[in-house]
Amino acid sequence: MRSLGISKREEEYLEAIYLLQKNKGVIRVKDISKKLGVRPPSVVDALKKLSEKGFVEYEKYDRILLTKKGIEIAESTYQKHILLAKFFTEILGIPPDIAEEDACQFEHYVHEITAEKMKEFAQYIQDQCPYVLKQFLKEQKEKS
Amino acid sequence: MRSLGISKREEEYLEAIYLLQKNKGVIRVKDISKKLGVRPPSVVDALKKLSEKGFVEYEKYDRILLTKKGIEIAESTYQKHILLAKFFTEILGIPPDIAEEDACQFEHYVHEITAEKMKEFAQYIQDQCPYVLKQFLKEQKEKS
DNA sequence: TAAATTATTTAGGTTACTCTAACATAGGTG
DNA sequence: CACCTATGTTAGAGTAACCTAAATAATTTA
Repeated sequence: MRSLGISKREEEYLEAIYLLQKNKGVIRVKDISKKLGVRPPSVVDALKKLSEKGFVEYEKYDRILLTKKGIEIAESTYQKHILLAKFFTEILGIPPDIAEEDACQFEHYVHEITAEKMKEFAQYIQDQCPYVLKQFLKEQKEKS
Repeated sequence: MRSLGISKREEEYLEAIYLLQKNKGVIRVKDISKKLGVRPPSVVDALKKLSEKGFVEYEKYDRILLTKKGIEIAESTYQKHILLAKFFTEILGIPPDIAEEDACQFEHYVHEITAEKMKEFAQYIQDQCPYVLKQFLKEQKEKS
């Protein structure tokens, strides 16, 4: 993250833009503002910076687009998000809302290799001892 | 974290102070500065703020101590760190240096419940299918 | 199509964190 | 015990976030 000269917050903006576009097509400052829980002027500030850095195409009052670089970052972040959330819910049996919150933070820090190992581990356990996993998840559920 | 009115960075300062004291006894501004990779004036600023918030006992040129509240936070953070790092290395087979870095970040965000489930899951797997786990870790090692 | 509403942008300010340069203190040594 | 060096502190400034209030542009509607 730091190696790309992009902050956690900037990554969050890119991811938000990416997901909004995926669901709605054309998006507006207002949408990003709502999604991230900040006021419109903060969004405009962020768009200017992201545009200078080449992650977003943005002209005043014009439509908001991600550049190729911006899409790459957003997709990579979102992939990590999915993977983490899945691991937390399907392997550890964490409630979805909590899993989401944890994934939302960790996605910006987790090393590639850690994410990779989580995926491989999940696959391995699901293949090699599905019953044990099922039993663990069942016990977790019973506790709550 | 946010609920206690304490920032990620403040948590990092408390944890650093806690660990330095554990290893060296009396600590100095210089030690904290070195450990966190910031200049001494930044440490002094932080100490003032932490002192105002009641996490640190600090008077100019005097020794630096954690309050009860400060110790509680530092210990809780450090416990999460230990737990995460162990999970990453002993269950997922991630190299120790990477595991450390990931733990260092995630410790400030992870929900209590997620940490708890990681611990329980590790225990469960180690009890129920130790051989499968061993095999997984062996395969991971062979790849690198 | 002109007026009213909604959305966006600019201007200016706040907070948390960092830094460098300059100043102050404490402790060890001649 | 005075001086020198280490360490610590203050002052002042920069950056990345955020905000509110005011101004401008775009869109809807009467």
